[in-house]
Amino acid sequence: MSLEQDIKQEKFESEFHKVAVNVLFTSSWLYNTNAVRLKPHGITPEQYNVLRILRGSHPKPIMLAEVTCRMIDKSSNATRLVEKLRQKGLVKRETCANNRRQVDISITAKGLDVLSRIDKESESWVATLKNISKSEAQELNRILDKLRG
Amino acid sequence: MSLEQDIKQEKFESEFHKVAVNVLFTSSWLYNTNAVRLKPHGITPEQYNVLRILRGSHPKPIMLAEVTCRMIDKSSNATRLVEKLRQKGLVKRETCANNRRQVDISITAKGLDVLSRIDKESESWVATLKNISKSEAQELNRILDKLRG
DNA sequence: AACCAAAAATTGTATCTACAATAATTGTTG
DNA sequence: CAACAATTATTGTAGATACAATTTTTGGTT
Repeated sequence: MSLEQDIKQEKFESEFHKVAVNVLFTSSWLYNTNAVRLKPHGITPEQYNVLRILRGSHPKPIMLAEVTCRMIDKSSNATRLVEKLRQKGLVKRETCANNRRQVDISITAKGLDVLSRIDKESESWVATLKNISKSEAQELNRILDKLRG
Repeated sequence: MSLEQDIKQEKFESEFHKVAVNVLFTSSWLYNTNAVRLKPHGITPEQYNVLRILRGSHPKPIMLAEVTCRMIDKSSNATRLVEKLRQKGLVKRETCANNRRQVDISITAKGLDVLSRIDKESESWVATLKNISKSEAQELNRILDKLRG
């Protein structure tokens, strides 16, 4: 559906104003569908993001600051996110031996298990994005990268 | 900068997975720049969104439910957002005479004034989106609309 | 009229966020 | 080596969000 219908706005000041609203609106939609599919697994999109980052470097742990800088939303508080995941047994935290300021985070077997169960459902979630063709997806990625400059 | 660099991820499972992350990441970036420029005016992006909606229909008031369905982020609590704006004197709330379940919201002169001051700065904010051409902006809008199906 | 269902908004509450302040450890430099 | 600066993480706290439960009012049905 067109953005104009979705938020009932007839016209935008310019194509660029519309880009801003369109990116924000599409993101909100995407975030919500993601939150809904993750909910039965007991994690939020932000927590999922952290788990994905940790799986990416597994079995090598990552320090907290590095987790933050790889996150989609940098403004999330990694300390508290990681603590939530630790309470659920999905990650492990250890103060780094070499540099005791740092905290090394790694994903646990249980964490990997949760992710692999989510993986099985991921294709059907990604399928909801296949209203566009692969080449349109490439073009979208190219333009978004360029947009951020 | 490329998304891969921004979040330090070398590769994505597919172009569609990348679309999901790219839209979320770009939106987070956009939201934050918007929050920063609005802050000196004492309002948040969500509050700004509500004010824009009310200016769009001014001088005709809109009921609360209608505000919600025009918002970019539908999950915001319109009652509380409007109450914040009312406390600042930027909007007016009146229970509708015909149907006392409804609450009619309208923007005040002060609210219009705040928006007009923001308008003056808006071009320079929108200018940060002009790394892409107008035709790329159109293409981006087209693909995002199609993506949501 | 009495009752029930629907519409519209508000409220309760646990959780989360923003962001500044603090703490702990390490590195540097006079 | 003492003092200070920088790095890394945690905490405090006011405000915001998610979402379910509740309230108020209206419309419809018997």
